Parts: sequence; C-alpha cells; structure tokens
Amino acid sequence: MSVRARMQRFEQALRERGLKSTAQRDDIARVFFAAREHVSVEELYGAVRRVSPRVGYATVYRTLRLLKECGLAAERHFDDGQARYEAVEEQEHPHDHIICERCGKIVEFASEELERLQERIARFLGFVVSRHRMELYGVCADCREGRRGSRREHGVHQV
Amino acid sequence: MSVRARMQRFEQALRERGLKSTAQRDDIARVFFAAREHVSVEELYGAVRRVSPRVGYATVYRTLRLLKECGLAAERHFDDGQARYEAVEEQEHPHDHIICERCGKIVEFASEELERLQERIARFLGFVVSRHRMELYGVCADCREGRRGSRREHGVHQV
DNA sequence: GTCAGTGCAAAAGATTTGCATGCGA
DNA sequence: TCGCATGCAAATCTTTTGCACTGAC
Repeated sequence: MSVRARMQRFEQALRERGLKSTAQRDDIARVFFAAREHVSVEELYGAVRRVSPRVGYATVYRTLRLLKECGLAAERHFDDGQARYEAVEEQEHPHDHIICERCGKIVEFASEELERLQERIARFLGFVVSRHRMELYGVCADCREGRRGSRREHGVHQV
Repeated sequence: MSVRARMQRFEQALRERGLKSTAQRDDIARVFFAAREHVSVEELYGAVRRVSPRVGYATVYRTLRLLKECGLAAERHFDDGQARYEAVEEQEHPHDHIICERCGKIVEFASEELERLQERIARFLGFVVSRHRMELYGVCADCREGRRGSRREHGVHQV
C-alpha cells in the first residue's frame, strides 16, 4: 500500500474518532509510513525532526499510540529489548520474523503449515490460541557469502 | 535439578571465575532457584527481602546478570514488556512457551516437528538459524471451564 | 470561541553506575 | 590486608503525564 493510501486511511480514522488532523500528526504518520519497516521510537523521532524540527518526543509517542489504536501500526518487542513499530497492511495476514544477527535484516514470512502446527500443539496442551509470536534468529545468505545485501526486504514471504 | 545441585553449580561457577561467595549472592541464588519459574526482578527482590531484608535492588540485578553469564539463568521478554528470568536446566533442550491470557499461567513445551519446520522455513529464506523464540497466547482449559487451576505447571512438555 | 493537541519539563518505572564502606579469601 | 562486593543514591533510559499555550474546527 502506498504512503498516500495509508495517509488517507489515517485521516479517515481521525475523522471517525472526531480527532483533529494536525501538521505534527501528519508529519509523523507520513515519515512512519515511508520509513523502513520496524523502526524504533528513537529512529522515528530522529527522522521526523529532520522534516519538522520542533516536534516533541511526547507527540511521537502519542501519535504512535494513536496509530496503534487505529490499527495502522503494530508494536513488536524483539530480543534486544527495545520496542519497534511496523505499519500494518489492510487485512494483513499475521506473520512472523526471521532476523539476521549479523546485519540486522528482518524478513517477514507467513506459513500456514506453521499455524496448523501451533493449533495442534495448543490443543494438545489444552489451550485455545488467540495469537502467537515467533522469531527466528540466524545469519542470512548475503552475510554468509560476504555480500553486502540490502537491509530492506519488502513484504511478507509466503512459505 | 534440585536447588541444592543448582547452588553447587553456582558456587563452582564463582570459584572458576575467581569471584567471591557472599551471603547476598547465596540468598538471591537460592531464592531464585526455589522460585516458581519466570520471575520478574521485582518478584525476586520481594522474595529475597523476606529472607534477607537488607539486600539492595542493585545486588539482585547484579546477581541475576551473574547467573545469566554463568548460564544458570535465562532472560525472557514476553509481550507485557517486563523482563522475566528462569533457571536453566543443565543441557536443556530449547523450548517454547504458551501463555494463558486470563490467569497468566506459562506452560513450557518442546516440539521436534516445530524445530524441523523452522529449519525448513529458514532454509527457504536463505537463513541458517541459530536460535528461535516462539510464544503462543490463548486461554487454558482451566480458565475456559471456570476451574481455578494451578498457576504452576512444571517441566517442559514434549509435544 | 472551544477544547483537543502540542511542547516542554517533570514524573515514573526499570535498570545501571559511582562511590564510600564492608567483608571474604 | 587487599580488593571485590555491597548498599545507597544518583544517573540513565524509555515512556508517560501535567500544564500552560496554540491552533484546528
């Protein structure tokens, strides 16, 4: 989905909630949607300040919370401790992450087989699953072969 | 493994590193090993204070870091944001967690089928996996059926 | 004109660190 | 005795909140 389309969804969400559209909110949302996936608050704040230097940290946090509540952003906690955010696709299929421990690249993937297995395991343990999270950590092909590689890797890979 | 056996491993690890055995370290380690799994620092601090009221927060953190470095404790970050620690079994098989969103019970499980699937997915994406983490969130049988149930559920379930 | 939104600073919560003192080896 | 370990308080770091001012509607 384009940044423009996402912005329209954001503006619509604001209207639906009777919230105001402001220059700051727009700047933060636009930078967020245009950013590489999985930004930390710090990274987002830095990028926003380059566009609009008077924006405060608190507004970035507040707008990120707003985007989360509108279903336009998702918060992720990876093992390094710091929270990261990613833009959510419309009707997005839940997906998982595989992370290169050398270059930091994060690749998204979805596996129906994995989901079925999770259901099965949960049922065996007496649980009904509502959500899950899985992360694989390792080394990507680019790093193993000494290539530079792109840290950007778009979209969810169906595996 | 018993608390006693774990304490012996701890004392040995201290000696190997040329570190001192102190009353505080022993108290914290003993309470940690005896505690239910997945304690937060706050919970551990509270429990240690009941045994030894003069211990400081900093010492709990420092000892927990030490236990981690000795391979006797593992740090886990679940989705609620706060870090939790669990005692590590000797030659422990990596395992995953399923968490009841109603009563907070955490059940550990290990699945070879899951591991094989993870390997397969990673290979497909060009990665070599070194570790992983998976959490399932849902509602346990006890909660669904209005039973009280035990929050303790020992050991890793092979599924 | 109203009142939600913003920036700033202060607060809050989690964790780490500096330092004088204590205590294990 | 010597130096690591401790307790305390202060410093960090991340995130939230209070408040007076601003600006969207």
